[in-house]
Amino acid sequence: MKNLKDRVTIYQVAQASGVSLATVSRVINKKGNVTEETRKRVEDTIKQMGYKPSGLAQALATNKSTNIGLIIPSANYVYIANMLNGITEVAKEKGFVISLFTTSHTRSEALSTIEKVIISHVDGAIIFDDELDEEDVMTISSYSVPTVVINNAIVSEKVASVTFSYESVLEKTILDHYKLNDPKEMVFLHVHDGGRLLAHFEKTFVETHVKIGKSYHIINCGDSYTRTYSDFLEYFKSHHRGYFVAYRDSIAAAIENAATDSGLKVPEDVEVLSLVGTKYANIVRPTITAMHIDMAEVGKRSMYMLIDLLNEDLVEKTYKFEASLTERSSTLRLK
Amino acid sequence: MKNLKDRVTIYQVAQASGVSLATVSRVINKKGNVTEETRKRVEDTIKQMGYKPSGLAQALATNKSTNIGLIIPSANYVYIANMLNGITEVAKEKGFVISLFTTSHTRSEALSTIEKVIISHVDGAIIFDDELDEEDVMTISSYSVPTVVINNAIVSEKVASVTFSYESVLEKTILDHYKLNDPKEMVFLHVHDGGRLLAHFEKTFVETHVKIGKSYHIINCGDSYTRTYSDFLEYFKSHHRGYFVAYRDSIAAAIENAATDSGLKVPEDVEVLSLVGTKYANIVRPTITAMHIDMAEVGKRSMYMLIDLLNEDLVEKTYKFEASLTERSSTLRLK
DNA sequence: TTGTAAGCGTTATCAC
DNA sequence: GTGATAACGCTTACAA
Repeated sequence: MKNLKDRVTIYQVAQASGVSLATVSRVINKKGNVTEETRKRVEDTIKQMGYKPSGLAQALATNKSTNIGLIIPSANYVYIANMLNGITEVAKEKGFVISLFTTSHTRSEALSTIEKVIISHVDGAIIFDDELDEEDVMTISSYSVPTVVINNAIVSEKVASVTFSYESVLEKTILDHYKLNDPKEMVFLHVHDGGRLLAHFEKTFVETHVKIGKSYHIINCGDSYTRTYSDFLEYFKSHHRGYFVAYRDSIAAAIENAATDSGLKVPEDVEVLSLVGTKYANIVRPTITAMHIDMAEVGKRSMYMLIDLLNEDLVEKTYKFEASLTERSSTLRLK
Repeated sequence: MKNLKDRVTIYQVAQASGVSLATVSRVINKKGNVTEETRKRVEDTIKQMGYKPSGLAQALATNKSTNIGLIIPSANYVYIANMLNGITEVAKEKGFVISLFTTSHTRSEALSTIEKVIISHVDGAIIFDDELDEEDVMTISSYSVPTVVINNAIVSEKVASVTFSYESVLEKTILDHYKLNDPKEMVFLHVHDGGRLLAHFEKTFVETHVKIGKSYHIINCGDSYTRTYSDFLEYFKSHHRGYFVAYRDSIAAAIENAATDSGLKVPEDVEVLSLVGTKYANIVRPTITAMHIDMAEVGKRSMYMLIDLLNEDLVEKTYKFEASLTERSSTLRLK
């Protein structure tokens, strides 16, 4: 085994085993006809010298990097981490490696991310990032980088999309709520810069209320547990009732905890619904009624679609995940 | 702007602007002397043709990929996701991109991961993975891949390490517990294949008990919330008291919830300590006393160390993060 | 079956 | 200041 030396090249292997590099290349790639004998000989010296091909050179020569670029805002959210897991699982299975590109909340950062993705010469990209709009996606794809976009219905020659459908289940949840005896007024928690998905939720929330002629509230809240918790501790000094629709589990938990700690009962006085549920909806107490989409599945599906796109045999360029509602203890239910 | 065509190369740019590729290269890299005039001309055609250099070719020519390999078991744990975030943050700041390599729980998978890392030709690697032992790390590093290892005290020419120190705070926590009036017997939750960190915890746990001559229990448990929850629901039918030391928040929460749902009081009847605390320790109720290390900081520090290692000016090759104990409501405390 | 040589898109070392 | 030209480590026709 080598030791901190420069890497052995295919040429050195060729020399050591007394063949040309073409032959070594054939052995590596199990291509072309090579005598069993020379193959063995080459393989032996490869092992002996600890030779590993340079993926870089291979990529340059074949115009395939076996790298997939993943563009996300951050891995800090549980649901994104879950998606990341699904993606890496399939990537590994199919022999790709994931290159991570994270964006911040500024336009210039987003542009520089696009630039990096293009330069990095990935074979394809998966984008789950509100910072990038359709034009950006087309830019990336125009550099022959087939792309799967999550949560943004963009489709074109080399772009497929995976979207979420929360509308009908959210609408039904709202309607069901108002069938209760003396239903609480619903409050939607608006987060500044909360992204496309939250905006979508809010739209459905508002439209449903308008449709049935019910009044509702929208209140602003920060996107952190601690902040929301203290805000609602304050809030519950003057309010003692309400049905709160929150984006994520931890936000929902903040409200629930604030209510409980203010001496209110969940769900009798305060009901809470989490829109993007994770396993934590089931861990906190009371458990939180939440809408769920299996994000690991989303990741897997996206990766499969991307691979099909690379092979030019993706037939259906859109895929929609339907959310499901899991009723738990933070809401009242119809008898 | 181009459109799904093959990528423009430096050569085409050179031709279009009537200079040689050497000049274009100089412009791109802002190196060497180029007339203001020709520079402008070249830059214009670059913009016009939408030229982006190929990172692959650059990497091959310069022998620098600006890629860092990150080896982790999975991104599914909150604390790993946090670390990942710290790493990507610094990586972005310093112009590196992260390539993700995940391992499974088999030896052969681990070996293939090592292979992939070497082939992928990253400039450096960060390893946070119990599946890889010292020999594996040395293998990777021997292919001139400087490496930072997290949670494994390995150091050599091109290997630095970031470790965690939970011992003293765990020991103190245990000792303090036994200073209470009528202290509960402590139970350590052993997870099969729980990894190096958990083994370390267990060792400290046992040694501390031996030292002070106290008896203790070790019981096996699965590494999932659901499983642990149902196991402990069963357990609490015949046990009604105990101080449980769990690896992660969700495991601790499972015990706590099982206790509560069995009619036991936390912390009066059942106390719970989480060894690797995350923000969720503060969200569940009762809040969980936990040991904390800021994993985002760990990620950042590791990345900084790796960059220094690459530049050959890393002076201190080890860094130790001290855990801190945050006492919350799941344990009794000394008056 | 095996070797020769061109090419992948850059950088870098020379001359000019 | 600028342009040839040789690397970088590999794949892949095309010859032999």
